[in-house]
Amino acid sequence: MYDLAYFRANLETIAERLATRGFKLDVDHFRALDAKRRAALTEAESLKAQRNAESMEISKLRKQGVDTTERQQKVREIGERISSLDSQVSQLDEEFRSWLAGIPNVPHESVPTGSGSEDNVVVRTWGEPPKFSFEPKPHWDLGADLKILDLPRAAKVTGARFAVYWGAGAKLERALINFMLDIHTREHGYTEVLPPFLVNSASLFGTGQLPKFAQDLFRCENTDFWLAPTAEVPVTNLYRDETLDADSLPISLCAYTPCFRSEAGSYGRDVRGIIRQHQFQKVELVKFTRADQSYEQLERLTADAEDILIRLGLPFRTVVLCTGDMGFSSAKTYDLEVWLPSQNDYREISSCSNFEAFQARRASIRVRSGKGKPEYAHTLNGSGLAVGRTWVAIIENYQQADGSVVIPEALRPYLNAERIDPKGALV
RNA sequence: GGAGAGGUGGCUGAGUGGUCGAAAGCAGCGGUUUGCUAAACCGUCGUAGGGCCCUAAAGCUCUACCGAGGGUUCGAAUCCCUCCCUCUCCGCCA
Repeated sequence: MYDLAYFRANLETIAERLATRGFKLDVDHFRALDAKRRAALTEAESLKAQRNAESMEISKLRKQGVDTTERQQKVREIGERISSLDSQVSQLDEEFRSWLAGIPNVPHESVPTGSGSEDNVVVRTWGEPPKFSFEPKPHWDLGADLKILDLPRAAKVTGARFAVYWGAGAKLERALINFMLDIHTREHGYTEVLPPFLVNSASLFGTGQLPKFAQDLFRCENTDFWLAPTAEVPVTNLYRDETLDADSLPISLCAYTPCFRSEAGSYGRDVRGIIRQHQFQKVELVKFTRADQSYEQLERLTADAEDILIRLGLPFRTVVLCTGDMGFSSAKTYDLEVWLPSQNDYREISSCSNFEAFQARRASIRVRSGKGKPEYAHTLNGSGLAVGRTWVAIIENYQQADGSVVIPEALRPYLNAERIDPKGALV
């Protein structure tokens, strides 16, 4: 979201840059709304000034014992006009606010222009997809055979797009969470936080999920509690309505949370297996930075996420999303895509974004650096990584001809085992 | 869940219908004094949105904001209602 003054002053430039991501900014609508709002505001405010002056006068006259009934009547009438104007202004404000809130972030100049995922650009590739001397199984078959992944019972207990992990499957998921958190906190300088898994609507507005994407979320009935779709929401909002000290930046936080998504509109996509779930586990990386350091920090955050894949020996590539494929709030996004034999393709496992001040303006997260007015912070986040998809990548990429799965070396201390044998036992 | 207390500027804390955007203190900032440090003294010190001005800044001015949202009133930090949050006690509970 934008602040009005900035938006007004840079209207044409913003419109041009938004056009690169396929968003048509209705400049005339803005001008009309802005003028209308200012006119109503100015009138209401001058009436209020008048009322204040009159009230003061009444106060003085009454102290002198003068009868003020007539004046009071007059001010009452002013008051009535004010409240009608006020409701007009707040209606316009609301219209304005929701219009502004529906405008996506402006892409950074380094972002390639394009209309969809086919225009994304691969910036680097790591590792080689494994060559199998046998027909590799997809994770849903492997998981069922090893009795470590149980989708039918998940459907019974809850519904489609949920999973039950058993035995080695559950342990593998837990090991991955611990592994990721340990690497990020010990090697990459992040501070671990464990936030609430439910968030309120103000937080969802702050990070940009609301008002536009309510249909993607689960909401607890009759409350203002929503299931967090990503730790980005509670963690970024930790500093909502706060002013940070510039010397304390960048702040780097990581958090494990389950994530809940309604996946409305994704019917028919990724229906097999656990690539797309209503609930999945994720370790998230979040950074708060000064404006001048956010792009350098985006590179580091992306490298921190890549490091997990490298340590696990999972082949992946990193792509920079083009203007047309970026998320609503992002100014620049790298996606990490891991190789999945069942798809015979690379699939997203992490998304690392710099939101610049877009979220910070919505959430009012500012930075004070010595003198002068506080500026908005820049916020960044990325998956480090999506645990469920990492689980899938390990199972599929490390499967053996006998149906067993080798545990990546980095993970062995966490499982105290080298492989999942063909019967699903950790050995 | 029940009973009670409370939420005021960066912090502490006055203020129960009329120049209150808000006393005082602390912190901050600018300055004076001082051989240095410390102290003392003087000044300054909230945020947001408009208008004037207009290249911009500064300046002037108006409006709003004392947890949030409504209401009463000529006029609300002060009175009423709803909600949120914090604290104390009781109950329940992992």
